Amino acid sequence: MTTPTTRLYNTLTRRIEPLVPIQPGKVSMYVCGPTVQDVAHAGHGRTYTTFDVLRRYLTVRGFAVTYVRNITDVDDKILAKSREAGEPPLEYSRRIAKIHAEDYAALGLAIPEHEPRVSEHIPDILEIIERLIERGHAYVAETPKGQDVYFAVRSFAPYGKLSHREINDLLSGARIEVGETKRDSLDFALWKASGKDGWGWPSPWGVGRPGWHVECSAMSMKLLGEHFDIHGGGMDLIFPHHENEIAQSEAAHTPPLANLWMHGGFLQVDSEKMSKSLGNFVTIRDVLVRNDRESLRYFYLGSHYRGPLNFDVEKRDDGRIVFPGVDEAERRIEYLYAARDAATLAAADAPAAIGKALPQQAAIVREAKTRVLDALDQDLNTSVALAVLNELAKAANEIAMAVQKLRKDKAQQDAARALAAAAVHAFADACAPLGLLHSASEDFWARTKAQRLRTRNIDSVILDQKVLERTRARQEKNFARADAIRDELVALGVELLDTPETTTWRLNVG
RNA sequence: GGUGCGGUAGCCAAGUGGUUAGGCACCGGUUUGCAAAACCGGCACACGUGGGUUCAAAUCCCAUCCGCACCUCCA
Repeated sequence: MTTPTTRLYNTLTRRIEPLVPIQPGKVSMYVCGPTVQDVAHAGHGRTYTTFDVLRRYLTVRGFAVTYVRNITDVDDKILAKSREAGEPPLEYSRRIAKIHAEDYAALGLAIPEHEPRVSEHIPDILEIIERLIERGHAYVAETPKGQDVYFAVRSFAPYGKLSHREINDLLSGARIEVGETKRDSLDFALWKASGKDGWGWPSPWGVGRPGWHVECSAMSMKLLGEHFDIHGGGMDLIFPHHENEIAQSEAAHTPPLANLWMHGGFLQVDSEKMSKSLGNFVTIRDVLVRNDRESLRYFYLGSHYRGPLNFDVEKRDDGRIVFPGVDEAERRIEYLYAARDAATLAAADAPAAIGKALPQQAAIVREAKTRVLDALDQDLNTSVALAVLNELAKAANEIAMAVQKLRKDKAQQDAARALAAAAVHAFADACAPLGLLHSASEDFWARTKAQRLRTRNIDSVILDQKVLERTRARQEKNFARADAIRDELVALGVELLDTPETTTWRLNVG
């Protein structure tokens, strides 16, 4: 019997290593959240879904997880945007943060234990800056706008240890903005005077705002202490953001800041990073208008979190914009829900004992949860976890089919029914760490139906009439007429599911 | 230039020394009035390229090519 071990890739050491919590049984994690300057795009969704899965998985593994994901609500871009919108900056950022929260909820992201905002932690930020000055790691500089405070990068010897950069290699890339009076081009701002824009908080150096990096040092220390287990974010944060966080935090108190640094790969469009500046971004809302919330989550989980993931955007002949990858994921989600439904139906009146029916399917049902967790143990191998779900779904369908076929053999049928019941539980257990199949089935079918009717501008009443007309034709054995109606409906993307008595329909994805 | 991530069958995507995850597409079958869905079976001499190590490499070593990203705000 081996102890299950969580293994995760650590950017700091560049290898996959076991998670050894600072306090046994507890995991503290801090993830850099969004700067709420604009609506969240699908790339944000990917990163936060990764950490949501990490949190769920660790919880299922028995850890008491404290998850902190901050909200950056103080930032130059927010100021600029809020002015365009004619709103006070904090009102603007509060409004945008609310939209982020709604989108994340739609993606099924569990709310972190703490969602600190920069604007609510100014005193903590000031404290850490003062401490850095005392220790000789930061200095005050006079600027035309007032007094700035900078972190003296060369005063922190290990600088570069996360991004694995040589401090001297950085010189060529560093730039000095107009009006800055840094002693060294590598130094970065801890505090900047507000100047004429006037937005800021009083400090020993006059009215100003915190630099971007120091907020995370202050908030993580406040909520998780000087030393915590996991620090995460998107890959673009490795340098300079996380490098600077390490410098500030470890210069201000005893190192290390975090044991394990995790970074998610980019979502790409045509092999290029999805980003605001390239203008190739798709917002989470854009996707959720067309696709079900769970399909986007499944799409993210289909590939490993550290690798790139391409997000296809396709324009159809009729002018509709579709996301083929997410559509594909949605079909998979449908398959999973349908399989769970089949198992649920087959499990009706099931006896308690499982018996010896269907040994192959029984093994898949029995092992599903373990196999999902084993996969996630290996640096969150979500695609293997999804493969397990697909095998489970297939087994569930087989079991349901067996229940149908075993009508004449009551004992065997009961055994199959019991197995179906076990399969339903297996779905719940196997999906828990992934955060999938969250909804009641009827909700899932109702909402996808409504969404597809809406996006295609089709009235379900008309479809019902057509289907009824076809049912009559079938009853009259007028198959030519029935098939003609079916062709008509298929052209609209309607899939017909005939039984001897009736017909149900559903709209296809895409 | 420095530092990373990636290059796996028609496509998406795991695997990281030796019984080839999973999915899509495709082909045959069960089922069906015919279909769809579901299920069964098939499916591919795959591992960027060139060397090397090994009884054995997609997997280790060396070299090299291509894509992307970071080095400046960015999940």
